[in-house]
Amino acid sequence: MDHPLEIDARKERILRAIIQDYVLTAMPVGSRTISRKYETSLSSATIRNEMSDLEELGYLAQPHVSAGRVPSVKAYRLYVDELLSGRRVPQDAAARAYFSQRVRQMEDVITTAAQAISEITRYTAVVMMPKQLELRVSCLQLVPMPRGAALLVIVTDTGAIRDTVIRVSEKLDGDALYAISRMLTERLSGKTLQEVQEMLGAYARQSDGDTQVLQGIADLASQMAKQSATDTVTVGGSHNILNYPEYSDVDKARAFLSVLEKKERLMQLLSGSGDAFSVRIGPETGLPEMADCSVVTASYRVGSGHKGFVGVIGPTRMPYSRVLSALSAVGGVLSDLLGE
Amino acid sequence: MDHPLEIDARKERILRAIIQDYVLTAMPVGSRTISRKYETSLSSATIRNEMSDLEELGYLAQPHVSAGRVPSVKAYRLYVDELLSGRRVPQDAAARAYFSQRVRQMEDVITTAAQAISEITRYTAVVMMPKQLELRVSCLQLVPMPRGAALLVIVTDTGAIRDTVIRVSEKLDGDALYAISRMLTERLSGKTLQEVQEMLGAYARQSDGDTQVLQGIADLASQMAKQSATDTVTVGGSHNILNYPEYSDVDKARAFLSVLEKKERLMQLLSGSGDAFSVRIGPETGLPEMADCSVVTASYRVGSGHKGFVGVIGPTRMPYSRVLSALSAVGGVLSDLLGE
DNA sequence: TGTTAGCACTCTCGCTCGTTGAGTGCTAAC
DNA sequence: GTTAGCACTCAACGAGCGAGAGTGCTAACA
Repeated sequence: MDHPLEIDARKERILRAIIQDYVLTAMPVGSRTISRKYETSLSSATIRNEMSDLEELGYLAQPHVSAGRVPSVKAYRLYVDELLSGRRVPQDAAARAYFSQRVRQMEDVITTAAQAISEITRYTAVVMMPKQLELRVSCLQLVPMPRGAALLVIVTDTGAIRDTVIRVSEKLDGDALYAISRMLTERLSGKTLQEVQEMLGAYARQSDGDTQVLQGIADLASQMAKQSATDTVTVGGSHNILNYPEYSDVDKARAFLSVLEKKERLMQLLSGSGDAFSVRIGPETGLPEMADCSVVTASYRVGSGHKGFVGVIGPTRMPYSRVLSALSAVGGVLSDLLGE
Repeated sequence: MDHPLEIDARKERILRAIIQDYVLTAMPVGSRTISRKYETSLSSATIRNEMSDLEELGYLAQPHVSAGRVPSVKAYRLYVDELLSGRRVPQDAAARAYFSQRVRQMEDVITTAAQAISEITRYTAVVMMPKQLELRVSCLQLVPMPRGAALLVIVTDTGAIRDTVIRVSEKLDGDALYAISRMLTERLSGKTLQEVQEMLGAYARQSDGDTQVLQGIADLASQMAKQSATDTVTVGGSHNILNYPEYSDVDKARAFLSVLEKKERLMQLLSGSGDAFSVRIGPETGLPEMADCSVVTASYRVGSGHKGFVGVIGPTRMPYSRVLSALSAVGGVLSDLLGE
């Protein structure tokens, strides 16, 4: 009995065919199927021999003896590695279209990205924006609103925007508010959010003037600081998972969804790889709950030089090529929008 | 053989017990269960007789002959009507806590409300905000941002806020932008969004000055007008539905979720009743896909005098009392925030 | 007249047990 | 090296069966 030592061209062709068919149908692939649909010049018996070799090599598995073969993690890995090596990033204009409507603050961009990816791929999308320490205030402005309210807007040097509605004295008109805004911007611009927060906190306690405004600013700055100091993740299309037979069991689907709700878990799934693309298959994800999922991520550049990630989570059986294209397209758009 | 003509006190007690038990367990309720857990002074045989009467009256149904009884739509209706008639709206402080964090533009409030309701009730929540025609601009302001950008903020007389980032000449500093803002506010305040849009569109075509800004405003106004002219609905906690055995079939769950994605369908479900509370049970919902769901809604006041709705969608087997409390609490908060 | 015990009856649920069919591995021939 | 043929295996499906839950009915009782 002679052991096959490695994979040759034909074995690889067959393996690829099996992966393709399995990705399409989610059913174990039999030798007849391959011989009829993919390798018409070979008989099913020949394919059987090859498949047997591929199984011995660890690329295929049989759910049970009289079922067809199913690609193993090793097979996907081979397939994906090949895919990644020969990759030229295609810039997809379709992805850009999702962002044309509203160019707004970072959070909106992230959310839009998650939606775009989930719609394009029909899988669950995850987008991460890295934390940004040391955000500095660039401008601070009060916009008059009806009935003694004002919209407080803080803009940072990176272009992040946050606003909140605060109460102000009814006596203050637009010009008065602008005067205050100017004064505040002058004093506070260039300071980090933490500094702003501390300065105003102290102020508000001392003086008894218009503390409401100062308190509002301190609150918003603190909230902004807190939010920007932690990585942000957004999920899109979470219930796309129901479209796949792997999750026709409600308990599995629920387990999947519950992982999505824990931000820390998601972080764990997404981060890690420094490369432009990363594919983690099954156990490679690190989370036991996700043992039969794959996580495909692409990184994008954010101003500070840090990297953010866009990703897709789905069953290991996944059209990796399509998913990678989508991710690279959306990632490219994000780099453009948030980079520099 | 004598036919029972109507329900008496004891029948009603038994019926209520059956509903309670069924809501709790989702299993057909047998006579023994009632006699042991709820009406300990009566034997199961007596309960059986009563149940048989209740079935003849249309309040109960049997999935099959040797199963227990299940409440019918008519039973739920009786139960709910009673619930509604004796209702004093309890203002729940817990609901208010959800809104303490960020008081922002209307859309955020709506989203927060949907999340709050879905978390409190563990069902799928839907919140609707009615369209507001004739929104008038109250203030319009440009906030400087780094690198030749500016945040354009439009505030309406109702307190709705919308903003967008636009490009502006790098030469314009904060004061210049404020001068423009002042001028624009002066010219445009009091105008409806449609008017603003038309005026600026014409302007931008004529002049060749800083059309970028004008175009930006026109775009934002148009978008705002479009959005405020249609009712808005938001869904929260859509996958809570997976927690209920009624939807352990993935196909059912998917069908349910797909209804949630069609805004028009949702509208249909929500709107209609003018009362403070409305409960539509099973077929009463009007949508065949929702034939075994109930929709519970409460209305809240919006500034313009129109009514918005907060609602919960779930299986007909639902703890209506709890759901109503939650809705009335959140609805109350919304009335406070958006009313007047 | 209302309540209750007893009993026969019905129907679902879960189990086992063949049967079927897809797919394999092996052997022998080409 | 490839292929036809054949015996073999095992999941999936359906039928058949027993157990258990719950009913309706009848007859006795208060």
